Amino acid sequence: MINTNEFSNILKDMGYKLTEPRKVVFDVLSQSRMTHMNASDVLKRAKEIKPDIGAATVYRVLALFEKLDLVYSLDLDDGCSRYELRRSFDGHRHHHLICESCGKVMELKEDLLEKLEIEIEKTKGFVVKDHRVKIYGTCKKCRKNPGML
Amino acid sequence: MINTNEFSNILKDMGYKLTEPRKVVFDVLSQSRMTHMNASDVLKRAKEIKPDIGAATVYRVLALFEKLDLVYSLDLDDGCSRYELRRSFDGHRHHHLICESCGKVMELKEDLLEKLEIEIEKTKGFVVKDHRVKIYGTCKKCRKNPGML
DNA sequence: ATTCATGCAAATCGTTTGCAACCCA
DNA sequence: TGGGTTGCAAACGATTTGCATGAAT
Repeated sequence: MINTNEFSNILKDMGYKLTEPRKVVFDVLSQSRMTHMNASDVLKRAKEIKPDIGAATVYRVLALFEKLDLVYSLDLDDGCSRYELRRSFDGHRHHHLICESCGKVMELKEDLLEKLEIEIEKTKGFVVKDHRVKIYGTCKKCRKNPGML
Repeated sequence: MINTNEFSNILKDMGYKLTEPRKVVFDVLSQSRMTHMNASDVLKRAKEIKPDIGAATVYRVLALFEKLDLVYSLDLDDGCSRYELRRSFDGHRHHHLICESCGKVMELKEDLLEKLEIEIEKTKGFVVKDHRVKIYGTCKKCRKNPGML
């Protein structure tokens, strides 16, 4: 996982300033045990550290982090984007198992579609750069306690 | 592909009324050559047939169709939902190739993840009900004309 | 006749933008 | 110093909701 030093170097190298709000948002993302936070989750935590931080700033910082590949965004069909710090820069994205009963999101490490990508390039002339996979179903816990919801 | 008769039967069977706006939206979805229409595309076409139809109605009808599995929704990361009539009721969804250069969306028929689903159930106890795959890259045409955009 | 569905307008929600003040390099 | 950044508030666009009217069964 990326650390504070690497983070500030990346910002500087790309010509961006290392500002208070950027540091705070980075800390929130890297230190929070909550995963897949949305902008307002991040804002709430950020305000605990820097009470005068504005919502617009959080959106702008998250967009910048995404552009710099520090973060990537995730759509869980709940009307807002969610954000995740990238673990590494090897270009391999992980995917998500989403429980339709309790809403829990689990991560799936496998690199799923390599063979398929080659096939697509051959047959369709479409060069694959990235893929996102969401898998919906029922998690182990909800299978055992169907009455929970 | 589902036809008008089947459509009205499904509505009735589920206890919903066969209304003008529902017929119009169904016709728009099934007759338009535009695929992956968003709500305002649908509204525009629907108004050509029934000029007094309201936006809220279109949203309500699309949500109903989705609930009835007549339609499913698609997120192309452009800030609105897009809708597609289901081709069949076999539960198999198709997936999408999205060109990052020209925005074109192509469909991919393959049923991608069957083996993986079995693996997930075994190792994680997570019962898979559905999956959505989006593949990003560059289409054949844009590869040949890199200057287009 | 009764219930469900509609159209309209206002409300909401997430996100973006304009702009003057501010702060890092 | 000076331009990138910020905070605030207003603007925005997609979607939802309240409600009185209207239509399907």
